[in-house]
Amino acid sequence: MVSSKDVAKRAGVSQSTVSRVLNDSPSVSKDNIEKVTKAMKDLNYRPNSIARSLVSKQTKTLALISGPLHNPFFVETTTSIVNYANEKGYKMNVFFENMGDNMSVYESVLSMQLDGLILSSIFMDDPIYEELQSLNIPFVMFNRKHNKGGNFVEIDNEKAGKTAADHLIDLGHEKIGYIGGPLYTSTFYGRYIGFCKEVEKRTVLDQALIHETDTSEDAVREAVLKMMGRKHKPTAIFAATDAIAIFAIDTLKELGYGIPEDVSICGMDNVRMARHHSFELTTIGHKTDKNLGRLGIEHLIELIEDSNDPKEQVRTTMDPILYKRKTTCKL
Amino acid sequence: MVSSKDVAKRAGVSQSTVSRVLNDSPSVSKDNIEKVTKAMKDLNYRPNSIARSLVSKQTKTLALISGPLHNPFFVETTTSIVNYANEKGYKMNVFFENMGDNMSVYESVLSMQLDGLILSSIFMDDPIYEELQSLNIPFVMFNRKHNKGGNFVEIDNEKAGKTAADHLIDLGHEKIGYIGGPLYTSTFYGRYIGFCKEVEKRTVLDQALIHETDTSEDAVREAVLKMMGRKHKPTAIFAATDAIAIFAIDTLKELGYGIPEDVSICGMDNVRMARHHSFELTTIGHKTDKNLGRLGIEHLIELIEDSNDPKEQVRTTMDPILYKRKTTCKL
DNA sequence: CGGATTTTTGAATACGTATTCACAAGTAAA
DNA sequence: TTTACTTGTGAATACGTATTCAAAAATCCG
Repeated sequence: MVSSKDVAKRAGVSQSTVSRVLNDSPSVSKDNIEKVTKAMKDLNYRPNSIARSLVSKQTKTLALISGPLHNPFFVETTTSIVNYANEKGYKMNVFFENMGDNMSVYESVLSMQLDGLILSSIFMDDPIYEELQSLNIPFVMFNRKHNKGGNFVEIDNEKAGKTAADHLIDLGHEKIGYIGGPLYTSTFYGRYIGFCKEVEKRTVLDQALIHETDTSEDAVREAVLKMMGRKHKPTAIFAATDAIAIFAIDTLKELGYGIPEDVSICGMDNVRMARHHSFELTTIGHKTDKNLGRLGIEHLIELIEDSNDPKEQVRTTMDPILYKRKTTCKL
Repeated sequence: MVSSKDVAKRAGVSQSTVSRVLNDSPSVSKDNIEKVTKAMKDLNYRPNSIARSLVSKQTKTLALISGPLHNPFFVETTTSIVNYANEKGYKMNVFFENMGDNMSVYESVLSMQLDGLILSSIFMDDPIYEELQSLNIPFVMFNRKHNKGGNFVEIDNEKAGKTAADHLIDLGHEKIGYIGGPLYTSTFYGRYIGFCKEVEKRTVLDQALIHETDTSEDAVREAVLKMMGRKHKPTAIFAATDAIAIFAIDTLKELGYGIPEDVSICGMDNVRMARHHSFELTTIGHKTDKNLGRLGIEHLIELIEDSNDPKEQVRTTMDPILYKRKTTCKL
C-alpha cells in the first residue's frame, strides 16, 4: 500500500504538503502541486479513506435497512435511495429485513461508523428505537414510523384505509375483505384501523373477512382461499399493499374468478408494476412522483449536511389519493 | 464519542487491557474482564470500527455493482448477495449500473477500502478491468465476464443461444426473431452468437428479425413492433433475458397476438417471477438452485478468507438447461 | 524461602491522514 | 534597510484501536 508518506518522499516534500494537495488547500505553491500530482500518478496513489474518516469523523457512508425486494415497493425505494445517495457522494450499506430476527442486522448497523441511517423496517414500539437514538446520527424512517416519533416520511395510512373502504362501498360492495400484514407495524395498523372504522360506519364489518398475514405469497393465498370458501364470499377485497393485491389476484384467477367482474381488488402503494397495463391495479398512493424512499433519503442527507441548524424533526405525512384503474367496478 | 481510553480510565486499567478484553485475548484476568465489561456498559461504549480497520487492514466491507433492479434477475441476485454477505459478517456497499456512465461508480469503488468486490456490470473489453486488478483485492464477476479472464461465474451463453435456437427450430419454427442487449457485454454476445450460428446452420437467418436493444421496456417494445410490422413476421422469438421476454409478451398481447399460439417466446435466466403460473415462461437457466449472484458471493468470500492459499482463479461456466413451460409450442 | 517460570499488565508505537503551530522565505510598506 | 505582513512549508500531534515489548505480578517447584 502506497501512502501519502511515500508520495511525499518521491516528490521531495513533507507529508503535510501532500495532504494539502489532496484537499486542494490554497496555500501550496504551483510548483509543489505539480511535483506531488506527478508523484501520485507515478505511484498510482489512492488516499486511504479509512484513515481520512478516522480524523475527519465523516465516513460518507449511510445505511439502509429495507424490506425484502420480493415486494416491488422496496425495489423502487431501494433503487431511488441507493442512486440518490450515490449521486450525492455517499456510499450506501444495504441490509434486508429478515423475518423475525433483525437483531443481527441492527447489531451490525450499531457497530458501524455511519453518517446517517434510513430504514423502513421498524415496528411501532420497537425497542431498537432508543438504541438508534443513542448513536447520535440522523436517521429517518420511511413508510413505517415509530410511536416515539423521530424523523419519518409516510402516507396517512388511516386515511388511506378509509379511502379504500369508501371507494369500494361507493361501488356498492357490502361484503368487503381485508388482507394485510402484521399489526405491529404502523403501516398495516393504520390501514387496518382506517378501513375497519369506515366499513363499520357505513355497512357491516365481517371479522371473518379480515386477515392478518405475514405478507408472503403462501399466506396471502391461504387468506384468499379461506375468504372465498365462506358462504358469504366477499365481492371486493382491500389488499393493504400492491404486493398482496398481486398475490391475491393470482389466487383468485386460479380459482376462476374474474377481476373485477366477480371480485374487485384495491391495492395500496401505487407501485410502478401495478400501473402496468397487464395489471392496471386500482390502488392508493400519494401525489408526488417521488417515492417514499426518495423523499426519505433527501431528508436524511439534508439533515446530515445542515447539521449546524437546530436540527428540527422531519415529519411528513402525505395525503393518500385513489388511483382508480381496472381492478374495481360496480357490484 | 466514548473511546477505549475513557473505558480504561473508568475501569482503572490501561487502554491496552480494554483492547484485549474487546478481542477476548486469553491473557487478561477475570477480575479485569469484569471491570472493563462493566465500564463498557456504563459508558455505552461501542468500538470505533474505523480505527479498528485502520490497524487491522480489514474492513469487513464488500461492494456490489449490480445491474438495475427493474430487471428481476438482479432483484434475485442482489437479495442473495446482500443476505449471504451479511450472514457471513460482511457489510455490503451497493451500487447500480447507470446507463452509459459508470465512471462515477467505479471512481467511488476504487477509492474505497474494500475486502472484496462483486460485479455484474462490466463490458467484455472494459478498461476498468486493469484498474480493478490494481486494487489488489479479490473480485468476481457474475453473469458477465471480461475478455481477460479473472474470476467469474456464468452460464455458457453461446451454448444457451444454441439451445434456444434448437428448441424453437425443433418445434417447427423457421422465422425466429431475436431481441437482446448490447453486444459488448459477454452475456448478450454469447447468446447472440450461439443463436445466430445455429439458426444459420439449420434454417435461414433473417437479419431483419435480429434486434440489439438497450433492454429498456420502450426499446423492446419498439423492436417487437418493427418485427411484427414486417411482411414475414416471426412465429417465434428468443428473448435474451426473461426481462426482455416479459416486455415482449406484453407488447405482443397488446397487439392481439396469442402466446404461444401465434408467437412462441423463449426467454433466458429462469427468473423466479417467470416460473410463476401467471407467466409460465419457457426459458433457459442452469441446474443449480443457487442463482449466479449467490454462487459469485460464495466464491468471493472464499477467496477473501482463504487468501493464504495460492489464490487460484474461480471460473465457473454452468451448462445451460431448457425449462420448457407454456410460452412455446409447435408451429 | 528463593529462583524459575508463567501470567498479566501498561507504555510505547503503528496504522494513514488532517491540522495546528511555528518558522522560513518572500513581499510590501516605510 | 528595517519593519510588518503574507505565503508556503514541515514537524509534531491527533484520531481510536491493536500490538509489541519489557516489566511487574503471580505461580510453581524444589
